[in-house]
Amino acid sequence: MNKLLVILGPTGVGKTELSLRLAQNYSCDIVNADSRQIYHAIPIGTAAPTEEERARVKHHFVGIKDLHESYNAGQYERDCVELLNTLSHQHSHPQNPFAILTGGSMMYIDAVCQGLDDIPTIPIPIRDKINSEYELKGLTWLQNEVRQTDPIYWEIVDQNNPQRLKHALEVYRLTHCPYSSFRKKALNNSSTIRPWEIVYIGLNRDRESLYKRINLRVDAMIKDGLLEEANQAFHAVLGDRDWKNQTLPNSLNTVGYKELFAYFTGTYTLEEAIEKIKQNSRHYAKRQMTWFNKNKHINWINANDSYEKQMDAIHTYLVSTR
RNA sequence: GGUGCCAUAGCUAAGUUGGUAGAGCAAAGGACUGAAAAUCCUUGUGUCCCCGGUUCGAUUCCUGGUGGCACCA
Repeated sequence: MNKLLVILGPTGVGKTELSLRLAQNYSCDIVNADSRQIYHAIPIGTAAPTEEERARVKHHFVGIKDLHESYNAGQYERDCVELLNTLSHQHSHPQNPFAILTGGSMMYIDAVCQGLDDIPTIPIPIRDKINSEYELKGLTWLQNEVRQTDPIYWEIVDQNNPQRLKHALEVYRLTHCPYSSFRKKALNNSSTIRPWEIVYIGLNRDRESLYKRINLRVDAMIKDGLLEEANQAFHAVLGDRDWKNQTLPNSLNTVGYKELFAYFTGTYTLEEAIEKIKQNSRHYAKRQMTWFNKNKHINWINANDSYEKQMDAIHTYLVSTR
């Protein structure tokens, strides 16, 4: 079976350069598994691969979506699995991985590697309607709606989490079937078997040096023109409207942008915004690690080691898994 | 130099009419199947600045000290 090499790890740990070297070494493409690098026009703040890096190795799913567009884990699963099947069929060196899937979006990686249940994509009008009803009537209303339309899901859902409740209600309003009736794999804890062998490599380093890298990277982003990039992105999406009372689209509800948005509208000083970007990036890295720690198939390697040592370790894992 | 005010968790700060302390933020841990860089949950022992005094008992009152702030010279 052809091998898919998955390189995952917290934000800022050093996945990009390692993946590039691996891809060159194994002559394969890189498939992005980062939910924000999918969007174009925000490369600085998402640390997307640069022109030079993309010249070194062919990348997929980088900068393919407009900021206005919505995209989600389910669509990503379909698009990415289709691509990976194509790459796998074209591949002619069975001892090498046929592609490197790399990124930090935990759910995107799991969607591809383990599969999601088949749940319909929610049309925008339904989502907007429920959002405005929620704004008006509040959490208690939302909780009652879900309790009544889907008592099974209500028992297990995080009942204080409006996003979870809203999604259950969206599915119900669209299909007139309870959300729980779609969640077969989730309920049975089963996963989709892909026609490839998946080798998980987790890249990590001690927290102190990770956090230091994250902080320094934010400063570098600012120097590289993050403010200008963010400003242009907000203009592209919000135009000349009064920004203060606008909600951000998913593409810009992103660390590095939402904080600068608060600066542009006067909520933060620039200094505060930059501090918040660093802090939220650290929080994100921690959430990534709690998610990844649940996956017992991940082979962890140390990002403090030299690239040669990291690549040797990965090669050993690739050869030993059968 | 004088006078006044302040000194409590990493930071900001409430409080104890004397019975050894509650918050917000930060931080840490966790959950999470279509917004996932999103969203949500849990966790608060700290020489209550130091020395001494009063008291059964002081972080709380008193003397002195140290540091900070303000005003006056």
